[in-house]
Amino acid sequence: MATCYFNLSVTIKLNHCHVAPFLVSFVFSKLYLEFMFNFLLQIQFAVAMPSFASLWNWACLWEEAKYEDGVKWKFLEHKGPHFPPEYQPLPDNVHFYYNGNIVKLSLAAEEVALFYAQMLDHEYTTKEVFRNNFFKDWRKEMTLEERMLITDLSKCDFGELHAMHVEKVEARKAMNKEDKLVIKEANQRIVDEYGFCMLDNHRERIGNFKIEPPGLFRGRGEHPKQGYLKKRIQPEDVIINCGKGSRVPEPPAGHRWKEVRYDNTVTWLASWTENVQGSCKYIMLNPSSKLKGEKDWEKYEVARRLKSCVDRIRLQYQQDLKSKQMVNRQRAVALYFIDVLALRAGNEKEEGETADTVGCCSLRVEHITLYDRLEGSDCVVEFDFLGKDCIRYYNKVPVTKRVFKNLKLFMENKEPGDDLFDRLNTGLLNKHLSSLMPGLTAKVFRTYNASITLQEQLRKLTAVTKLLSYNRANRAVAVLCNHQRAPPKTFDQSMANLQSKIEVRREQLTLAKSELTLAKKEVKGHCSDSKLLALVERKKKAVQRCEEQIMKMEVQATDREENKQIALGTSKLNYLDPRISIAWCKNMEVPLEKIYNKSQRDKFAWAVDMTQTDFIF
DNA sequence: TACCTGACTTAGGAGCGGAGTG
DNA sequence: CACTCCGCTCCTAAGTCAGGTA
Repeated sequence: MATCYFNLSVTIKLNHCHVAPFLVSFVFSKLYLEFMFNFLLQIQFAVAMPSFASLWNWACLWEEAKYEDGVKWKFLEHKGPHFPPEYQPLPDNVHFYYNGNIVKLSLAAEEVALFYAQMLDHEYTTKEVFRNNFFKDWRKEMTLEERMLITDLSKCDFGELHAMHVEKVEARKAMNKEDKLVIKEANQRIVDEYGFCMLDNHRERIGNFKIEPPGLFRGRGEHPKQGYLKKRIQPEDVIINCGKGSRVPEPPAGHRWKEVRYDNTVTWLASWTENVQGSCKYIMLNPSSKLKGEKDWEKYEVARRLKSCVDRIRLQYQQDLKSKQMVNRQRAVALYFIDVLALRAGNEKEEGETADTVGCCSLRVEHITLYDRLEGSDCVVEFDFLGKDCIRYYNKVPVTKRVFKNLKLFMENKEPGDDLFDRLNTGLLNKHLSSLMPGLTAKVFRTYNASITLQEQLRKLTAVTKLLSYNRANRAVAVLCNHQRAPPKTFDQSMANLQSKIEVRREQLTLAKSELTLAKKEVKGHCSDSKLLALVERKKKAVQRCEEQIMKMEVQATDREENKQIALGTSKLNYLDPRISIAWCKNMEVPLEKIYNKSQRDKFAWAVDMTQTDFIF
């Protein structure tokens, strides 16, 4: 996808040190204008929520008996998953055409045709791979006669199906309030019935209680399987997991479950195997649940333990850069990247099954370029590869001489497509890490570096610009972790709108200024006329108002531009120990609602409960 | 040891609704 | 009142990692 290619050209200076925040200071010096603060104060954050009442007394829950090894719960009862509605056949006046002729499709073929028709506005349907995959799978759903007739996708006319879909979407948008309310209430009833479970005496929200509806597979990037049919899941495909002695959920009328099991060493309530990739899908609890909360807390505790031995580990891998064993040297360089650049581990992937993306251990020679000297720095490594979700990682990083020499060595006599770390894989790396500290894996470094960066930045930044400081720190972490987003579809348009608004205001300002000058002149003529004096005041105000509005809009434009391709949410939700933010809020007397929305507060309820102002990550 | 798979976390995008604005 | 914009929720793909198996 074209949208996957961004250029976040961040150059960082590493010198001889390891810590990621170098990146951060760069970002800070570059990104912001001081006056943005005023603006941010004005827009604030969304809605202030009513005072937060935690669902849990976490301090108390923490005292609840811990179960023996591997046991996740003692009691689990739920209603099973909610299934999507059955397919509704096309009305008689909507036709599919092949080669110009109306063809009445069988129900199965018609349903799949509609999946495609609904996506006609999407870029996917212009892609060769998508079209071919779709056509292949669609033909499998056809009857023999249909398959004999329909042999060429380009002769298919889905126009009427597409138009029907567009009409439906429009109609839904145009619905009146009452009808919308009816639908909303019906949805709420489904949530009430299926959206909760009982787990060890607590009523918990389920995260995804709905079975994924059928459709065409939408992989990310150049996915070789894009367009394949994602089949409708039947109760007969679903495994139910619940507690012995609980009420077993009823399958839909006329159906049975694939299996009912009672496994309390796992956290899922139901699972099925998805047909495109053959992987398992699960129904699990909401992040606000005790089970997930405890796990989250554990994750950050492991990262905090890393803090206490990270110096030792860094020393160790610096030593290993000189190792006689090639595998140890490769491990050391990989670890250096993971630590300093917050790269992901990079498991091997089956070729041809997924888009071609890499992480640290799976980097290939073609993904880095070495420069003895570049832009005033020695030993620069240029990274350019597609990471998770086909998000481009582009970075030019000065590294130590020793790392640089090793990289040269690793690249000797290799083709661009060869593995950079040919002796290394994530298993080996993680095995080594866990020997250095129990529970340590590659991804802990991301959590650790993200959280410590937030904490340091918050400490460094002045208290005067509270909220702005927080956002800056958050943004620094997002840059570190390479959390990007596609610029909103309407980005250029809305940017242009904003610019033209600014232009209009500028003209108004010019006008207002000249009117003011005129008014002032008149006053000079008849100095004591109170009406004229009032006019001058009015004109002054008008000028001032214009200037303020221009300033505000310019800040808005800058802010929007800076955030164009940076996503803050991912790090906030997954990498930043919430206790850092909560303690900061308390110390700075910033209401928590300014930082976390409702579901974030729910997710971090455990941290809200336990965090004192003196918390240090 | 390599390989496979299950379980769980991390990820960006779509779509919706409500607030702000003219 | 219509329209735009933006944050939130939902959705599900795509990672990580460990444990079992050949």
